[in-house]
Amino acid sequence: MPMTPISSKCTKKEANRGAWTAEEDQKLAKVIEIHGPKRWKIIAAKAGLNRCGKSCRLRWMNYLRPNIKRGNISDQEEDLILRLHKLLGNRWSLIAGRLPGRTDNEIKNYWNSHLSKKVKQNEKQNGRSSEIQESMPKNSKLNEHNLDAISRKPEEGTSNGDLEAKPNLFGDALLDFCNEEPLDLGWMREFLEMDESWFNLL
DNA sequence: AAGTATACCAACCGCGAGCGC
DNA sequence: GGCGCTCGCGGTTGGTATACT
Repeated sequence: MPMTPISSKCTKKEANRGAWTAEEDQKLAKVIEIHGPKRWKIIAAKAGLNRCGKSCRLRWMNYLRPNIKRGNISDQEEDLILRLHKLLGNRWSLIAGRLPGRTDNEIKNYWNSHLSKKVKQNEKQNGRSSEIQESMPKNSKLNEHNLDAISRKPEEGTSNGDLEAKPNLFGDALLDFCNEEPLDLGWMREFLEMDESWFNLL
């Protein structure tokens, strides 16, 4: 009998769907412990879960990964999300990359259920656009290069000389601002005041 | 107490990029 | 260069909890 080609998509036939059980979580975590969090298709098969690799990856990334913070997004984190969203738009993974322990899915959900309303309300009040990138001055210091710099995750290139090789306008202090305890956004104001017209849009 | 509306969030879907063959 | 596979991302859906009437 010929082998059925393995589809990269999760089909309704092949995969269990819906909420994950504690037992499934346990099995998945066990397999990842052995094989590492890659080759999700293989992991899904090895775990003996009737789930597609994609689903396993999502579960791991959003719930089972170590050091995940859940719920209780602080005012500081919220402020940071708002500012980063103005800067980066709906690039949730990049925003999440600046918030240790938070996942893109959580931030996206938080934005859609809480912050988008707040932003709309604020815009109604002061008539500002949230599209900071559109309204940024063309000669703004915050150009694509700098966007790339802020996009870098904290664990990327922080000690490998990459940042030194390609110095960015923000510098490590900026890239690591979300690790500050307590979080102090004063530096951000200070930095952004370098281009006051741009900062005023925030 | 029951029915309905709304909020929240976990999970799914489709797409595109990157990679190896 | 073309193809298939894998992975990651952002948008969307659907189930559940809570609030409201």
